[in-house]
Amino acid sequence: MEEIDDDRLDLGDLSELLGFQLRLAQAAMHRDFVEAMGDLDFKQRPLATLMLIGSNPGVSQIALANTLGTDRATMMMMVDKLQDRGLLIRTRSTADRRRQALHLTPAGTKAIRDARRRIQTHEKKFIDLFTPAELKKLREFLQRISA
Amino acid sequence: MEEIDDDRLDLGDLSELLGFQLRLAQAAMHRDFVEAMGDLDFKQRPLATLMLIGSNPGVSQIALANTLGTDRATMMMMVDKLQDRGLLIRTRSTADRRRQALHLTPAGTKAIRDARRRIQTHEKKFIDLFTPAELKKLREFLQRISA
DNA sequence: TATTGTTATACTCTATAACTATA
DNA sequence: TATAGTTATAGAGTATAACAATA
Repeated sequence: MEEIDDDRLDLGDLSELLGFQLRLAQAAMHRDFVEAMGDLDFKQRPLATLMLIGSNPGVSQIALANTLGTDRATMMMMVDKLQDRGLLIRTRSTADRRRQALHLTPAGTKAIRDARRRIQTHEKKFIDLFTPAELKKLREFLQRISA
Repeated sequence: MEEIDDDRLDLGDLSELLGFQLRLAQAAMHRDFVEAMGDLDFKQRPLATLMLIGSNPGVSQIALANTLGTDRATMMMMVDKLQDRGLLIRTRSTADRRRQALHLTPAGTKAIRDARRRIQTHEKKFIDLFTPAELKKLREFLQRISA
């Protein structure tokens, strides 16, 4: 029986692409994020949505969609699910009655607090890979790519 | 009529999370990747699959799945589509007759060549944001996160 | 006329489970 | 027994189009 080593594929020029390296790093952090969340049923986007409502009380669905780079209908479903879980409430905006003003419920606030605790442990795992000076540089580099 | 500025949401603690910063950077490069590909119908994963076959002729589907962090069934469908487009061929491995040995067709080789040209322009856009020393550091930092 | 929310629908991606052939 | 491939199926996430209410 001939041995075939699956884990030693030659990545070729793929390994030198910045986009691919970035994707690998993001995948690694995402895997650990999922593991850190464990029983807490939160994916990155819905949690980010909830946190944005926390720091922007009364925010509209369209504003969330624009900030997170998705569309109205997609955000609609995400907000639906979070509402079904009792984590937020919709009220009509008084300033613009087309808009929903989103607010966290106490359960929503608690959910964020719980999630944040796990995220801190998760983040620390990666932050500890760098010196403070390196970390500052890394954040600045990533910001440069995003801008 | 009251003005509400959608693009000025307070990101709160979200903005300080390394995972979020990484995600934003990845999203930015992904958006530009899609734009760079244009009419060439290639998403990141299928193209990576094709490139891996290019640098590992005769590779099996399971090896590709493991390397790209997915499962057999998902890789199966991806390979199916690439085969339907005439970009690769399956032949049974002689060493282990359970395995498919995947090879690029001439069309597949050409497709990679075309895609690579576009990727170079796309990559340059981001690489040019950094000095050579910075870029070296960035790659090393990302590698540290992936490992 | 344009925008926000809403609904219905469809499409893609991915995963799960069960089967087959080979080892 | 375990592994590679295959198939069918289901679920999640996302996007498109159309409509109602409001601006």
